[in-house]
Amino acid sequence: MTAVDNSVEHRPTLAAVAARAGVSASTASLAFSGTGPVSDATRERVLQAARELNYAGPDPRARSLRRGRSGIVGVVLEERVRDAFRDPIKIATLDGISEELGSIDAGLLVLTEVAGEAEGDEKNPVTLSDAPIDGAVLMGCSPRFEESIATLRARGVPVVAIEGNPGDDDIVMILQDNREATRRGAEHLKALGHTRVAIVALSLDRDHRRALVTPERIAAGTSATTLERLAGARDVFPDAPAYTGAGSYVEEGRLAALELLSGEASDRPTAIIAQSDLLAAGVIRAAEELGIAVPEQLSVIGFDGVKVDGLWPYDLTTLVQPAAEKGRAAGRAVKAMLAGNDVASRLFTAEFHEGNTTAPVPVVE
Amino acid sequence: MTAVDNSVEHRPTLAAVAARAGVSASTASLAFSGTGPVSDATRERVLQAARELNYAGPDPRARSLRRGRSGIVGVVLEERVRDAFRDPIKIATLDGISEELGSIDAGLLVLTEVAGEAEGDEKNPVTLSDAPIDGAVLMGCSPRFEESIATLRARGVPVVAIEGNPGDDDIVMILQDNREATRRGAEHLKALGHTRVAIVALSLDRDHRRALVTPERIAAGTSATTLERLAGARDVFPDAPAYTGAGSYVEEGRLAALELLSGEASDRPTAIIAQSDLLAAGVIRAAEELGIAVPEQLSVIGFDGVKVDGLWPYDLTTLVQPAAEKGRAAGRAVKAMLAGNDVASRLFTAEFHEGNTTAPVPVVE
DNA sequence: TTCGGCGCTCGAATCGATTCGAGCGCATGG
DNA sequence: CCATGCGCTCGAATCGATTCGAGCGCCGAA
Repeated sequence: MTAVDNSVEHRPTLAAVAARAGVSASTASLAFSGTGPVSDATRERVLQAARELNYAGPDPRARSLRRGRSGIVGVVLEERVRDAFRDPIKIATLDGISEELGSIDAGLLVLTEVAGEAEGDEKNPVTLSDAPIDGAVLMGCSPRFEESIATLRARGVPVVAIEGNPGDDDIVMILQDNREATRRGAEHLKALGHTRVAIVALSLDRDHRRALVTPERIAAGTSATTLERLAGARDVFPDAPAYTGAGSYVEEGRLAALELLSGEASDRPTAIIAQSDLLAAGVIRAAEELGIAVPEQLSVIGFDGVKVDGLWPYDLTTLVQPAAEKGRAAGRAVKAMLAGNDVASRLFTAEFHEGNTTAPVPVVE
Repeated sequence: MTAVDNSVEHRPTLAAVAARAGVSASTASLAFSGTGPVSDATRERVLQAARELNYAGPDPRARSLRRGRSGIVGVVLEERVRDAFRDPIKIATLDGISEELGSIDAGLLVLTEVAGEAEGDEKNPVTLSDAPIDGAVLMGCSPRFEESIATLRARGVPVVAIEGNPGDDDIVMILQDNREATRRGAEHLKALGHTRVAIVALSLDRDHRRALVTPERIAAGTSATTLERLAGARDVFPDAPAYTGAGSYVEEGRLAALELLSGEASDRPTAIIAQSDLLAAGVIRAAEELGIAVPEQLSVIGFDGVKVDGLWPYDLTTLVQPAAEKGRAAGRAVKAMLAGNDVASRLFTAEFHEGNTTAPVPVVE
């Protein structure tokens, strides 16, 4: 029905409202924005006229052109929405961002990375280079972000990167002590007497392969987070075998653990370092399935400190990262940059939480 | 530091690029947009000039004013980000929307419901009335959306509501056969001989209370989804007691089930209808904990058809709703309305999936 | 009576790009 | 040699609101 379209075309403008109220457009504008001195009588007259014309307030497009601000901050994900939002850490971070940004006038625009994918001539979604954003937060930033960063910089859009490669550029970063924290967890295991330790790792790159980690794969790895946590574990257990899951999911942890625990009991690992709590939960499930008692026969340690829904009665030993706080920090950083202030990168520290999934190495043999 | 601000001010404009390339602004515009006839030589000259000036392309704000479109679609949540994104169904739906919208030039702006909260004079985030959106999708729409809908309508923004109250208005809706589907599940239980059935329900309103459902609470309930599913279950088991969880989480299901299963074995329910798969997973955990075998001593049925990560080895009997498809339908609806077409509401049907968590009523007694 | 000051309103410029019809130059056909 | 057509480029209007300095009317003080 084109009638709809027509009614759409004829939406009233501020000028029309002003005319009806018998004032100038400038005055009407002031009446709406609340800024500047307008007599109550006039304001009321304008609002009344607006009501009569069914005028819903100033057009945000025009407003943002004139003001030079759209009030929108982009959040750039490197995966499709579904994958990104299955990660509780990302969600917590996002929540932190939105919480902080809520205090100024800003909405959150979800963007996926500027896609160079072979999409043919299919236009791609609003891209970084095309979105009316005042600032941007890059989440889980990989080398492929380089281009995006260049674009944003050229546009003069303030950028904050969460978990990028430190020193990449002079970009403001929100970092996590992945290596040190993992090392601390590993040392906990070492103190408990463990020597045969295996690692269940996150993806090394965008391929999301389930496979043993080899030096070649490490060299080709692009995920800073995975690499750092891996390095941290191997700082303590240099020869620990590692197996990558195809994502941070319970099921992936289970599959990886089944692989790693398949050997003879005698040379089976006595502890597993998982790079996320979801993976750790999967490791525990696999152990249950194989009749291996946690923590008596197998210690498990995670990373993240999300409470995995349904893991009860286990209280996972893990490294708690302040995900929401990181999000808030990112939000604050964007805010500050928008206000024209200089902002420094920030390093966050994970806190070791000792639950009931780690125990001294079994004395058997 | 105002120096930053200054550099920001001096960003080049299309006009500057045009001047440098020795062409008019209109030509430069054409060169960028790719529309219209521009000689290759000219286009190259313009692009070259742009490169030299470090011009990153047309300002999206100005563009959207002129074009009358921002290329952004708002997704309106009624909760804070963290809560909404913990629900796998919402995420799947969101993914569907973004997938469909990706095919046109549209980004997703996450908005939380137009907050009338007592925030004092704190400005609130970009609101529905203030966001540069071309269309909007209301998710999990409650009566409080009325106001938002009115605002959007006044602005002439096409709106699609997912799971609203049918017939609310003449709004385009994406609906689910909640009542009928639940009834089908209940009938399955009835056919297996169950008569003592209990219900673990989602929240009835925004209070998110853990409590038994009473007629009064039903009368005051605002969540259409919860009410419909409840009605469907009681179509078959009119006297089934129901207990609400404080959200769709495994842990809430567990708590609710502990409550419902606390009685003597003799008058304990032999089946539980959970209003979501996460709740159902919690019910199963509670049963394990109480030493009640599923499905031998307790049948459990869910709703949603999300594969609950880590529920293995159970294969939940449930009603599979096409969440992603609903999202895609919403996306398509917005697209169509943007194109000026008429769009009809759509009702989706859940499919019954028989897993291994339901069985005939135990013959004991 | 006149002037300074105050409070409100108005004009006009501006934000940066898009769009469309007009115009111009060149080549080809009659 | 002139008319017609074609391909490209340009001007000017437009999108809708915001902003800021100027202006106007009125009141109290000198």
